[in-house]
Amino acid sequence: MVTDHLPHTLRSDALDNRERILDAARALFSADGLDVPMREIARRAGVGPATLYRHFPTKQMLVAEAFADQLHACRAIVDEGCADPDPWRGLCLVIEKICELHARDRGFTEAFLSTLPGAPDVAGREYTVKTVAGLAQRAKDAGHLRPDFVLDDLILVLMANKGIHATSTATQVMASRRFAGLAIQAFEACPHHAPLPPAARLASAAPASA
Amino acid sequence: MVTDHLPHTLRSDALDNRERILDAARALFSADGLDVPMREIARRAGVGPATLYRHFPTKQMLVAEAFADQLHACRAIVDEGCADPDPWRGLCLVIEKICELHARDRGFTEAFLSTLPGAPDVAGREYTVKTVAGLAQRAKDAGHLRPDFVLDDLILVLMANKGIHATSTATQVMASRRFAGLAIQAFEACPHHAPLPPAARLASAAPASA
DNA sequence: ACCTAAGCGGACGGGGGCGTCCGTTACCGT
DNA sequence: ACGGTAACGGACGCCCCCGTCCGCTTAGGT
Repeated sequence: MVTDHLPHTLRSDALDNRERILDAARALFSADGLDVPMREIARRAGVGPATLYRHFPTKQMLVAEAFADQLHACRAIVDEGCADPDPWRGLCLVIEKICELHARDRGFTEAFLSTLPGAPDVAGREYTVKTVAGLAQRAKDAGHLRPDFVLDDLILVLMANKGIHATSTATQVMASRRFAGLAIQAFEACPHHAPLPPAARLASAAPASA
Repeated sequence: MVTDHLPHTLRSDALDNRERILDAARALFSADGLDVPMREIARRAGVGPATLYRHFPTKQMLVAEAFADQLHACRAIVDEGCADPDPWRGLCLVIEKICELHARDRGFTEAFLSTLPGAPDVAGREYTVKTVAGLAQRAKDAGHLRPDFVLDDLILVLMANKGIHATSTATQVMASRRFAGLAIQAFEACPHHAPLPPAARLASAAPASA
């Protein structure tokens, strides 16, 4: 489901290992973030380090493949939000779902926010961002989203959501849900909203820190 | 200014080194977070590793000393907020200032949120938290803070603020400022606020993850 | 000026992650 | 069944960090 355009023919055991590696990677990335040692992924997958490196020469490639599904989910969520006749409701839905997605998967957030070294784009990230921008504009026009909302505010919320950690996944998701609720509250147009400090550019030109 | 109750007499050069180590630690912690290698702190301070370990046997001790000032600043901010006759304005002030403080100092956030291993309390953290709870209650009673606000929401905001990263300190502070603005917006009592998802317990019993 | 002990820092052994090489295994086409 | 080769994985050398030991330096009292 991930990528069918493999280098044509791959031996059956190799393909099996590949899948097992991806499974292991997904599990570990989700639970512990992206800094798990490659070795550990290999160990969990039941293969040697060499095999892992053969299939995925760099961690970024592994990450990209491992989170392909999540990224599709992300796109799906955005598309679903855009499909909603009420753009504000659609936007809220996007915020909630995306926050939950990120809460459930620690590594994905890092990958999505390009905390990765060079970050040669984690696939459809750009598309997703742009599409949601349209949704936001419509919500704004409809008068439900505050006029001074900026797309970077969404990035801000995403980054912020990333900062939320808890001991268990359940708690994490709960916290993220509440956070999303607060964010929505902050974004909703309100007759007497204070002018809000200026936004900072975070989105585009940021290859991230570490 | 940090601690004058040193083990009675300390040789002048030793005391000098101690200060230089603390300066280096502050600089590095602020810029890069708490995971900078001890070696690097020593290098920057111009001392050998042994000297550093002699003065601060464990990283936690170093962290505790290094951030003593920040913690005092934190308390000062909270006290200032409490002193404000308008509790809501006081609370807003606290949120804004604390966010900025944390934005300017990457390591402090980690230290404050007990991302530290065992976290034997980073000094007056408890006090600070409890004091601000009182302030929040008053703001709530005054009808300016939403009634379903919980103290954990503040922790949430702090953790979230920690997630915000930027390339430069200036951008970081700007982003944090806007975030604080949004948070305040979310906290403000509003006639038609949606019921908000339930809060998660984050504050007390969390010795943190890693 | 001298002597003593407080203080210093280079050097060490241990541990862990990294990415790669190469002898061995086992898939698959004939 | 068998050969060739794709694929495997243990083992290697590298680097960085950790915390400590011990011979040397130097402050500071007399």
